Amino acid sequence: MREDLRNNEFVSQTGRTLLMLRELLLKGEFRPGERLSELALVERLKVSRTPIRLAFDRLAHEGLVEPSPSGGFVVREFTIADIWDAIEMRGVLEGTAARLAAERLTDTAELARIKGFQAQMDSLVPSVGHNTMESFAVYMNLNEDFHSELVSLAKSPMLQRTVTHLTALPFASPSAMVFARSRLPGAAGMLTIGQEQHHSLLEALEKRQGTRAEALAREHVLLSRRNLESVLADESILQCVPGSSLILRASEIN
Amino acid sequence: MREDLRNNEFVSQTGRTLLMLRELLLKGEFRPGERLSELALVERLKVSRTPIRLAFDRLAHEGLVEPSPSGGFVVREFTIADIWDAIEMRGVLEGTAARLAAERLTDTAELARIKGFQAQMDSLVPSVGHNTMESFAVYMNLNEDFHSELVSLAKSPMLQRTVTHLTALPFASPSAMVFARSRLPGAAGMLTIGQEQHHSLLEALEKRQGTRAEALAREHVLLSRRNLESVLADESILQCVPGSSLILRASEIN
DNA sequence: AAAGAAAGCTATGCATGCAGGAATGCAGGT
DNA sequence: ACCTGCATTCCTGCATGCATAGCTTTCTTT
Repeated sequence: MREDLRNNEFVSQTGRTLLMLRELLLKGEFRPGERLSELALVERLKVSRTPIRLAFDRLAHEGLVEPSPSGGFVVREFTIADIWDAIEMRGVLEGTAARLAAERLTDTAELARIKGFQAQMDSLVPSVGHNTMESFAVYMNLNEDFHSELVSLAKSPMLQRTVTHLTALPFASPSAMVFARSRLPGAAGMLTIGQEQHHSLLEALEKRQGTRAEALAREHVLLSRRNLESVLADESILQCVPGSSLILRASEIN
Repeated sequence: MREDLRNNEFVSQTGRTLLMLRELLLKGEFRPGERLSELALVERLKVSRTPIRLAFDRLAHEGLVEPSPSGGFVVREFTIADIWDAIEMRGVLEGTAARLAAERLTDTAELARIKGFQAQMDSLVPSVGHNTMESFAVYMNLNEDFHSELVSLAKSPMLQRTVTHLTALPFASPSAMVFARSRLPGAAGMLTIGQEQHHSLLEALEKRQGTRAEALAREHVLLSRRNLESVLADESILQCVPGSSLILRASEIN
């Protein structure tokens, strides 16, 4: 559950507008650098300018759009380097989360939830190759839950805030690359490796091995890096990562 | 220079409102948990409700206020634990910044700026005990510049974003505790230690010793922790840290 | 023909009107 | 005397009007 949904933001005009705009941006309805016209969105989204303005402001904080010097907002443009950067940051933050979670664990019963997510993923991995779509979506959600719970276990509100802020960028999310990679051969193997790392991480947490947990979490994000490398090698697959239309591909640099 | 001033936000109504509201909040004009009335601020700040609403939204992202379930915004309340947490996070992030800065340094000439800040601080430290106020303010600004430049040297936009986001909380800033501590005995010694650590850090950067640089930066924030401990021991001094009125003191916990 | 200037237009930023809802206060009942 | 229910009042969220600033287009001048 995203932080944005903390209140009943899905009923308010502003909340719905925010969700709709995010979806449009990630679907690639707008070109990077394009100026977002409020009036055009008024008739498209059937809401007044005020909630649109509010939603723009929040999207700017999320980093999907940025204020234009001449007023208004333009669609943000990302580079491959930005994605690498975001993944590296996620490694640092999740590593810290893992270390803190291990250090601050008072009762191993606190690991029940995260172990539950892991168990469900374990039972899902064998079949994930067959009925691709449905079970894969379930797997990705569980993966998100697993990583989210890891951060919660760190018991650090600031870290929580920071991670939420970082993963607001679509391709910085833990399973952003997993999906795209699933279209490539060897995906099943990657999943197996990921599960193995999850298990090691859980063991480290249970034994309160903070340093090992941090190292394992850092190593775990390298899977995302390898996935990114694979995805970059086949540009047709890049279209599968959310918000891909906002990414300035290397071939387009001048 | 704060990220918030990226545009001409200090001329626009919203920008001025944001600055004024932040100042009021940090000065302790509102009680934690208090509901912020838009109408009351309209006559107080002489601006319409629209920019006030916008400013509220940004303050909510900064973390100084939070949306109320029943609508509107309330002043956020912080605990001592939150400050410890923020300082610990800053340690992790600045440590990462130091490591990346060392690893990604291509030319030692890039260190000119940060060395300049350090040189100015060095020349200031001896006199900082005498003409307390003026030179101390200058010192704090230089300290902020030093830490900001360190983050820039990491060449990681995401890290930059993350640190900016974290240090939006007033007491999470590098020199938040330095000022309060300056009222206590032994302040000069702390400054000397800090400068020594800065020098070691610069040496590590110059020699591209990433791991050492990370360790030094992490050790450096422990100065903030020690300052916080000292400040907490003398509650009358706590009033000197910015935003202190938003901090739920331990004695007030039921 | 090209460049610059002026005029018109469009979109943003801000102010304010309006309606729905929450909080408060008062009154009545137990 | 306290609790509860109702009414009133205030406030928020949203829509929209208005003025200013920027952009475009066209006309004029060199």
